[in-house]
Amino acid sequence: MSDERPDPGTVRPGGRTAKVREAVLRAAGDALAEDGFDRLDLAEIARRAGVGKTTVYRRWGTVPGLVADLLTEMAEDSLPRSETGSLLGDLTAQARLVQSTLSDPRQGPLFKALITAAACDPQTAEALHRFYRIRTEEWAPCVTAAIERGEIPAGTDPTEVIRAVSAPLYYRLLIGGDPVDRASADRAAKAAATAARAGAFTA
Amino acid sequence: MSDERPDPGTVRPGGRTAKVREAVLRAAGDALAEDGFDRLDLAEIARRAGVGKTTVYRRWGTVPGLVADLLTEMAEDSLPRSETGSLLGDLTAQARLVQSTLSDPRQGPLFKALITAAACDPQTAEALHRFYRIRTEEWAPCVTAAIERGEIPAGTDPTEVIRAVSAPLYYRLLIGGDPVDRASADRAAKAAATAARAGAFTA
DNA sequence: CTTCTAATGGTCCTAGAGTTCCGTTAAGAA
DNA sequence: TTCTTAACGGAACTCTAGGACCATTAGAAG
Repeated sequence: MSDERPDPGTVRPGGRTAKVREAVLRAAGDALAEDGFDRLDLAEIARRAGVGKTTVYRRWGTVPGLVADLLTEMAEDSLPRSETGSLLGDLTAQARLVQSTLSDPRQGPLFKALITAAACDPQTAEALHRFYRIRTEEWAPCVTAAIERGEIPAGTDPTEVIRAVSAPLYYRLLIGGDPVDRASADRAAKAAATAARAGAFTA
Repeated sequence: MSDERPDPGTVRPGGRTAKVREAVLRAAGDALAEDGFDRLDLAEIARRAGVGKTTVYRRWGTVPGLVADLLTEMAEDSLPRSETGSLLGDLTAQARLVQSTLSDPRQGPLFKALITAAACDPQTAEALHRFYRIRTEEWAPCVTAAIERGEIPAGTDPTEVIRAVSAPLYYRLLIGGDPVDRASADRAAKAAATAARAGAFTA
């Protein structure tokens, strides 16, 4: 009954297939950063990647499908986490990292486009949530450490603290339109650290 | 030289023209809430509104153009502001209002779509920024009042406090994927109030 | 009321995104 | 190495979003 048909690229993932995927995902990232989500054309992506457009349509099918795969790829490489010894120091480092990413001429538009794509497609949304869940978990230990140091109350939800740092910066990027500058990053970190110390993030 | 050509609908804004605009904007809102930004088809909007598609293309031209007009319309009607007598009370009321909007089956998807549209088009982005600037200014007085009561430090930036309340909720809606529930609203309000008291939002 | 024309709304047309077909290339197995 | 077939890529096709054209309707002014 069941017409077993594995997804293209899974049976022979070596050599050529891997090169194609890498080239297409790179081209997709470039196009997203430059033109945005809605102006994306899979044929244009194929041209940039030096790949037949049939291949792109066959393996990824739709724009959201391609973006979801890009997010899966991006979720794999993690970023360095700093340990300054104080919650405020750690959160400030985190906020500044987010700030520099979102204000980067390539990364800023790219993340904006990724979030846009996720808002339009459930599959992409799931990939985005996974991406940020991983990022959040990578940062969580600095909050746990603060709990162990007695700097903030036991029962504080680490992920809530981490998200509280990023949220104002993404709000500026997506909604307010204000520049995501160093001052706003430091303010976000300070507000989150202060609220955490006062026990605002306890379950 | 200059071929003066006023925008369609500005010379004879009475009767029919106004009815068409109303019907189209309503249909656009419905379609955005149901299908999302990327699946929007101006011909479909015209059909829903009981209007010729030529009219829609002539007056609004593109999907972002239509969304921008919808945002301009939405910016005009304001919402009631509560005065509870304490900063935490006021911010909690605000957070719960945002929460109920974002978790509403129609409003939630609609706002998601509006923000998505703004991320794709500068004109729409400008309209969105205006919309939220107005909303923020409507809420700002409760922070000013808290300053006058001596509840929070002078020099506190009211708009930053207001945005700090909303930001975590929008983060959940757009990025984290977690439900925008009552608990998260109360937590956002508490965190913002606490941080404000500690002077985290002073310029 | 009559006149003028802005604005509407059918109908037809065009460009390009997405699909299908089929021959070619190369990954993986023996 | 050879063999099998997964995966690629060019070319031709389809289908529809968006635009052009023009006849019709109805505000606004006198």
